[in-house]
Amino acid sequence: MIYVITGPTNTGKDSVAIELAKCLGGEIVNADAFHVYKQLKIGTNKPRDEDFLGIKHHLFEYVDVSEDYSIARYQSDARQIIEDLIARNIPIILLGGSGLYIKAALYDYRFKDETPVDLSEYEKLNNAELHTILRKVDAASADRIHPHNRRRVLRALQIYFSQGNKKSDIPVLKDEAPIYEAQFFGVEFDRADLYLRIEKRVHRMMEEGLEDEAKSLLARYGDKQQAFSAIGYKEMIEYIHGLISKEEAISQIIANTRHYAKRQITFVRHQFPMQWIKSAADIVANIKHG
RNA sequence: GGCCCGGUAGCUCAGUUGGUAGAGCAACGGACUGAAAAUCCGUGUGUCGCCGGUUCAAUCCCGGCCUGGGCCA
Repeated sequence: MIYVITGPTNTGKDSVAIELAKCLGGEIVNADAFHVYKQLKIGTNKPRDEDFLGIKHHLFEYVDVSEDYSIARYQSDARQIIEDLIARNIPIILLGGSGLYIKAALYDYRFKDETPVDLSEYEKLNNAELHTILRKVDAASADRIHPHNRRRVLRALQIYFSQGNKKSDIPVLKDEAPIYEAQFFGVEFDRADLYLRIEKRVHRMMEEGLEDEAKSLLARYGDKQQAFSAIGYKEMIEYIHGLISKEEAISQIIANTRHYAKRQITFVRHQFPMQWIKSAADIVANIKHG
């Protein structure tokens, strides 16, 4: 059985997962897109090694920030670990707020091999022009993707040119069952309280030295790394570059985290059969009764 | 005390030569298959400071009051 602990950021998922793993003799598998990076520490609010209380955990801090990570790689890495744990009959606690990663790990998402393609000519075009081209090669995707959503339009073109098939040919999995036995849990929260906690957490990150962390990462790796699109780092980098003030950076980190939490709520609400719980004990009680 | 400027959405502010009002941000709702902490879409939530007057009709004009700021005493 896979126990998924997900839901919005800052609701105490980590401690619930650790507690649950302890109760069940399980192991934790990360499902947070930014906890995979070795060098991101303060800004990601990642649990430290000692927080795990000896519980075995996987897919944390195993990717270098200079690498371009992808959901396809996550899926492959996560499935390997999941299948190994299932084979050894060890309960799996899949922990993280990256909904699409959970979706890719547990559902029948398929990522085909891709041959590298050069899209630089397309990147010169404006949104409307790009969308027109997409309409010519994949009208169904053009219907589904808003012209302003440049990233998705480009991605649909990339699929067409690198996989030789259309994005719209990939089956949409809505209301389908996961390929593994899984239950989905989120920690109950009050939204106003959650927003307040986010604000406090960001101030705590600043006290813990987020600015210095961002500075040293920037000095060592430059500002182009995919990993630096993480909330907390992207705003600090703008501040370090002198584009915004420190106060602006802080309030943007707070606002972006709030918006992110809201998107997470929307995602899990519609994508997973969520059960909202208060503590790990609720899950354990639930297992005993059913 | 006198003069001047302001009071409109949660915030910052537009605006209506009189016909009950709109931007940005915030908030809320949503989409989601290789950057997902990403990217994108949708929704205005309002005693237009208060009380009177003029008017068919006042957030707008007039008077008074309350209130914030500035200048002069």
